[in-house]
Amino acid sequence: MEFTIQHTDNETKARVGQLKTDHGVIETPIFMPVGTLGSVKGVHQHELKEDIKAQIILGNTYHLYLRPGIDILEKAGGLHQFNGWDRPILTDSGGFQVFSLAHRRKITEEGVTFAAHTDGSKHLFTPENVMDIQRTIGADIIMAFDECTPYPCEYNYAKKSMQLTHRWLKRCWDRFHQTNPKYGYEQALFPIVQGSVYKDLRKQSAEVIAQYDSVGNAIGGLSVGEPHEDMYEMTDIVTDILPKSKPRYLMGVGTPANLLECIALGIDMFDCVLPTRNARHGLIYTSKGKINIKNAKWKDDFSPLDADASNPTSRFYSKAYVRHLFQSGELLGPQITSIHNLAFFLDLVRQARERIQDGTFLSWKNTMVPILDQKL
RNA sequence: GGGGGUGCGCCGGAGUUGGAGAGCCGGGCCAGACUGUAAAUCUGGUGUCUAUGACUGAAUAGGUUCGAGUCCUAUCACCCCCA
Repeated sequence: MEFTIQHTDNETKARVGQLKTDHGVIETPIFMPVGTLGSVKGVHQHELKEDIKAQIILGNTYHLYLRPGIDILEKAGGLHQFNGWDRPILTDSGGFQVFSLAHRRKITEEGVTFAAHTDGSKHLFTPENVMDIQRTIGADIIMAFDECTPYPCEYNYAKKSMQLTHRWLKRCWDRFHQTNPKYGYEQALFPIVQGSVYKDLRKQSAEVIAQYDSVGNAIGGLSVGEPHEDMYEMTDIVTDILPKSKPRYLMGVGTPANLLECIALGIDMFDCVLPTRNARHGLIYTSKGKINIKNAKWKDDFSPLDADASNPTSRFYSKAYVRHLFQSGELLGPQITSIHNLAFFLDLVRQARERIQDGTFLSWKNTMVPILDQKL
């Protein structure tokens, strides 16, 4: 797997690059739709390709391990075969679930014991078996098993947790290199920077992660409720330390404005549930701002969801119609808005790539951010 | 024509043995939230007003009572039975 930087912005830390995988090329900066259970909720694979133009999607180790189970995924020949997505896939390790399902888990040096949310059964995740599981799922990019600290987080806990994540990373790395891909294509392991909102911890963690000979690196533990300024500050510190020649993946981010700000800070890859979850809840992002399509004000607005969108779905259906679908509980409503939001996010990063290449990124970003944040 | 029953919120339901209703549950409606997805979810609001407080309100009009959504009379509407 190879990452090449094609263009670097003069005014910001933004770059345009390409990550070549055995399932195709990923043009960065990129947004990766989240498909936790092997499905981007409400969206067909062909829609992801043709309408949304997704280049890579996510899966989740914790969820896929519980359902359908790794035995099924192995029989299927890996997740690509199972869900019919033949472009790159990235799996999260379950580190986030360790944090979000905190009331059911126990963290030890060895790993994490937890009760499955599905049936209460007890399981143990270790750095080693999480590598094995991700070998079996077969994503192109797999993530180190980390602990994602909550916000707020005491300094001492953040430090201990970060150190544990570092020790786990070493074990992940060793296991990963002692094992081979199962399905004949290359996999890459991305380490994860932690350290909560503490500058010295983020710096330390980034320095540890930078020492690994990985294809790419990730920044975790952000977008967990901290102020945007903290998120930007931590990202800024970390991207100064992580190797410039490797893609940086900011996990779990974010809003359209977050994406542009973090691209400016040198981030190349993003994933977030926001476009799909908010789509199901009636919030759509447009080139003119956010819209709650359920609001009564749209009931007789027959203009398209977003006339400026590059995808036909957003231009075809009217606000009034989609509001009606939501009012009526019709499944087509969330399907349309999910396509729309994902396509909007992919459009946004594509425009960012173009702006970086033609040298107008910073001014464009500064114009766009307030527009993207406003509510229509 | 005679007899019986039921009437309060936008709708449905519950409840009120004469004792503090702007007031229970559900729906609808109106908003808000959502950031490596236990989320097609969750939260709030939904009589009026000059609004941290007031006012009006149990089909309508009277009456009994210290006190009426509850009891009485008349009227109206709807439902059931008889002719």
